Amino acid sequence: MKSLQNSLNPQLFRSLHAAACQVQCSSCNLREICLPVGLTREELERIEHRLVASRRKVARGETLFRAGDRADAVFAVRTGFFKTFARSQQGNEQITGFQMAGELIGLSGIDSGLHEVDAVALEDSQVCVIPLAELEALERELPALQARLHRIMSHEIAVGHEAMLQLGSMHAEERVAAFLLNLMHRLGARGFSATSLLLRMSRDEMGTFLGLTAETVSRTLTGFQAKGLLVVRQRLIEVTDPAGLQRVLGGADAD
Amino acid sequence: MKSLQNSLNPQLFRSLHAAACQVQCSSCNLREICLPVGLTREELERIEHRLVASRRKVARGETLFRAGDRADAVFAVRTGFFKTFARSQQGNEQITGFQMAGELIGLSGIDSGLHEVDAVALEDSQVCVIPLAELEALERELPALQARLHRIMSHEIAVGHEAMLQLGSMHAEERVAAFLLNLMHRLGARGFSATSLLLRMSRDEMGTFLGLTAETVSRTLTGFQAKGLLVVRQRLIEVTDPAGLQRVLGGADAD
DNA sequence: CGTGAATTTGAGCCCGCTCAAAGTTCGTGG
DNA sequence: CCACGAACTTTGAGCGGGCTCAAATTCACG
Repeated sequence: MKSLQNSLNPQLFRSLHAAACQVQCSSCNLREICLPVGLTREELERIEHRLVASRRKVARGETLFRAGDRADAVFAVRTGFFKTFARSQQGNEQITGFQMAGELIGLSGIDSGLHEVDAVALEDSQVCVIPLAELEALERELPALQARLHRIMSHEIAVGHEAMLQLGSMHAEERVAAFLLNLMHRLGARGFSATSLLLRMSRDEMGTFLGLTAETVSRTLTGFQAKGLLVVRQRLIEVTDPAGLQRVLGGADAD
Repeated sequence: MKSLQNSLNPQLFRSLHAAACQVQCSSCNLREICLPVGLTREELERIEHRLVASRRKVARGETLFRAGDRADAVFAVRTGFFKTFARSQQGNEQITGFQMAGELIGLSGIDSGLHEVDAVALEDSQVCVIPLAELEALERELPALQARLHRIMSHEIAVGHEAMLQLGSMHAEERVAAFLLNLMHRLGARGFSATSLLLRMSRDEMGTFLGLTAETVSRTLTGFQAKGLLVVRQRLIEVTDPAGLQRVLGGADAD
């Protein structure tokens, strides 16, 4: 599948794939989380097949787009898990976010028309392709969609501020705790267990996001385990004391 | 003026003030930088007095809005300089950005309807008040305005990513250099000298933005001066070797 | 000109990084 | 099915950049 996708003319592949995939927001189980939140069923059906041009599969480790690519569409994660990252001049990577089902990827590229980050799948994934031209046209027809997109972009800005708060003013333990709590919250909102985290990213990727090294992340997790806050088994983390994790953020340095 | 503004009924104050101020984007000298970029003169005149409800003066040190305040408007800086900052649970402040003429403040509050940050003027300033309800209505009438707002919000997201890159993967010297270069770029785009920076923020505020202490910022600036990259005289910084500053980012550790 | 805040400078320390090695998991091919 | 190897994770030891604490100095403002 991967080789097929890469070898085919992208245009051709997209139409083939779209036909096979039954692109319909109204019957998608993510419609309570994803872009169409707030739209009535009538509104949704009215724009059916127009909001989402097609779907695309992205295998684990594969790149959805690269910094510098033309940004004429954004992507909604349908299944799977992504990371986006920027690169500094000397080649340092900074992961700017992890995206899970229902979240949009590529919004930062709208300004310049070119993507500002790389987006890579951390597990086999599927995304909905949302062409920007079509999206803007539909926004004008549906104020609810317009409001929704504004909120999504505003939220993305606020998420960035939160990341700055973590990176700029928190210690390693606080950063890791905030990160885990954030994941728990987002997974919980999607109906998954909020205490059993199957991490999709490596320690190194966690570290690259949090401004720490993989070793520090590992040590911090081990430390949390020693405190009885959670149990680590590789990439599976069972949070046994969510309130305790929250207390790490509160500034408590107790046991 | 400050006491007048605070004591009066806000509604009354706003209308009095609006009348006095000649609120007109079409004759504003920031129209090439600010929200209306890309609008034709006809479009601009058509929405005159609707995009900007009023203006508001904010004295140095005064708060434009606080985190938790209702966010029913965003603000365009007309004159002056602002900082926005978030607070962590234990009260740490993290400055999330500095805003100068033509830049919008308050976009992160659109999602929740409540402002996520505090906005404080660092010098006597004036802002244009842009009610969100009116803005969204106008967007539907003017695709150019819609596109412009999308680009502004997208840009804000990208700026956040850049800040994450600085905070997460740069050393003190690189952060300060990147910060100065960013200021130079923005001032240059506004027709100011791009090499003579009159900093509006304290060393502590710079540090709070960059995830450093005021002492480290001071030492770093002194170090740059010793290398001949710039001359520091309090808050006035004359950049004598912009390329050298750029080289600090490039990873060169030479003189 | 006096007062208080901001900045600079110094000295010492600590958290997280670097380097290194052992242990674990997982994919791959024999 | 098992053996091997590569990648990831954990753990340890030592170092260093930036923080903390403190004092001197300069500047802004009344």
